[in-house]
Amino acid sequence: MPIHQLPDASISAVERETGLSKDTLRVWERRYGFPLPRRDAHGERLYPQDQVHKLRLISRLLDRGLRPGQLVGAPLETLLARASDEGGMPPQGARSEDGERLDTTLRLLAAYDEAALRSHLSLTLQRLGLQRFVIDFAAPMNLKVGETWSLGQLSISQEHLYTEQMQHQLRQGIGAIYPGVRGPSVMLTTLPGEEHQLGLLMAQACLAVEGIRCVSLGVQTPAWDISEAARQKGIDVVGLSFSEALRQKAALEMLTDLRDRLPERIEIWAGGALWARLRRRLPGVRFITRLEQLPRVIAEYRAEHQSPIANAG
Amino acid sequence: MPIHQLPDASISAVERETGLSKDTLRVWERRYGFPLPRRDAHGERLYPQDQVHKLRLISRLLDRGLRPGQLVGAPLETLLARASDEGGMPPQGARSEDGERLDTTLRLLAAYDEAALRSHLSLTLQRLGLQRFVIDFAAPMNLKVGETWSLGQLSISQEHLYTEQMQHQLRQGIGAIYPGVRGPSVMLTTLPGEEHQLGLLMAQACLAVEGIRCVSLGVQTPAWDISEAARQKGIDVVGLSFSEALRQKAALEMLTDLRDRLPERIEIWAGGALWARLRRRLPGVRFITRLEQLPRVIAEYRAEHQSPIANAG
DNA sequence: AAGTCATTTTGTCTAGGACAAAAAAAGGTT
DNA sequence: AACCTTTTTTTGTCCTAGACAAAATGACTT
Repeated sequence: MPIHQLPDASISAVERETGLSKDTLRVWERRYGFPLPRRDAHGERLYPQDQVHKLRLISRLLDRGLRPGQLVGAPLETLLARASDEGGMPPQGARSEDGERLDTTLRLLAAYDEAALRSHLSLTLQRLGLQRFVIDFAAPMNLKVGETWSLGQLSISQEHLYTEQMQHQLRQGIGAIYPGVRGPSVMLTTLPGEEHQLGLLMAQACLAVEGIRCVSLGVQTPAWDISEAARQKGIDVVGLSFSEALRQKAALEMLTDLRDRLPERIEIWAGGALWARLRRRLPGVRFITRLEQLPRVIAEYRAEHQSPIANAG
Repeated sequence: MPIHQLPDASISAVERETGLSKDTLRVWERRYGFPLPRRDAHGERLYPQDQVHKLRLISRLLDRGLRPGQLVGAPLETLLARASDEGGMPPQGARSEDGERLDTTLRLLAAYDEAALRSHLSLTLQRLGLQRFVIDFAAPMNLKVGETWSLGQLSISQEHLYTEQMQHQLRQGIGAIYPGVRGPSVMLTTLPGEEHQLGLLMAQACLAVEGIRCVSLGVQTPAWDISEAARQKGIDVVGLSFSEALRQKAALEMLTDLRDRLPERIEIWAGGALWARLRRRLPGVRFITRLEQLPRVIAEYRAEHQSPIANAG
């Protein structure tokens, strides 16, 4: 696997790529002696790619609850050991049908075999149906691709290829469903900083199979705009998707902020694996850590809000 | 319209809500005397909501190309005047059928009428066919939406809604075409910094109707990854889409860089309105300023490269 | 019109110091 | 051993004020 010959990155580039703020990067350098970037002609930091890579690794470990003190100073081997510690969930011994599908996808991806990949995804979708395609295939597949990528065994372009193809299939699947008229009326988007479209599409698919045709605003809509749009459109539920790209703390702040802006009658459903380890609860926000839970949540909502037919906007 | 009783915001909250960086907020305060937040017990900035509101307004005006020097110091009335200033471009006199379609779309968008919008786009696609849908409808529509947005007459969420719906239609249209096997084999993506997906999809659609099923990598693929992928996959042409979001100079630099990395036999097609005013030529790069030119370019390529059937990967 | 050069404007970077919020450790009670 | 309270350590964010390059503007020339 060839090594990228990317140029050294500025501090703002590193902030973008790792999610660690400029202040944090500078204070780590002062306290722990890492990262220790070289400087350009004007004394500004330039981070070599290997340091950026290590920072990305550290950032991932932080999300798992480890603390900087033991990570930032440590040599790379220690980090990798920790990474595989909890991370490497051993592959199931029994080669289930599901597992094989994942492996096939990964193999086609590694070979850049776009035509076969498209066909494989399309056939899988037809065989499983949209709901099972999303829950049993797309969700674990995303995890696997992310994992493989972070191990450096998949290039950026391969990851892009995957996202693109999966997106295509999901949209095909969603588009094929005849619009339902059942409530609640849901508006779907992500908050600023969250760029991942796949999570959004997967949620949209799961809603679609429940007869809910939701309004999707795509990614990165500011809280103010979400609240304005939700009011004007007479929305019942604002659905937000979170990947692990966002830090939990930042995400919680934005959520609280949005909650304050929206009238009480509008619910917020916050989805994504990011919330799996969350203890604190937020009044008026429902956390959905797995897509499987969505049907139950919808059923509960419908039970609480008697009217069987929702306003169609 | 109820007024939010939100508490005064910290500097990081303001950064999130306005998109203006902490550094910018501090330096404006130093230079222009605005914003001038109160301080809490520890000397940290607390921005009252009216200042945040004004900042949001300023931020929007900046996106239209106005400059901070005249905005940040100015009183609220001046800002509001500027906001409505350019606002009213007189509507075209002649009402063509095409023009009406654009207006209808805009009207549905303004009303957040998602269901009607979806239906309108779908019907237009069926009526025009994919190629004319892209060239005669989607392209001018994009321009119009961008224009209307920059006049402040469309919110971010409405613009997102448009992008999302249009994307959906285009993908439906592309997916409905049976895969062709004619050359050249094209890989499609954008360079880092270019986030716009619609241009990419429009190009993909135009290629699809010529019997070319291309490999799309989605947006923001680094030059190194593009070149690696193109080689491994045995691609004939790398297609790149550029909106006006990127600076021409930066774009040219990245293009030159990519040209150097790719073997000569692989062509680069650079598409987008960004190149309309370009004088300089780049050897080995073909600039396509309008999608209408694409069929001709393809025909030329096929004529030059005799073999009528391309390698299908 | 279009290119070149000087000038102003504007955003981002730098340096350490400071401090609160969060987490961990220590101590005390049932 | 389990649980609450207090102290200590860790850690991220905020502060000031100076510096400077990239971008935009204006002046001048071809």
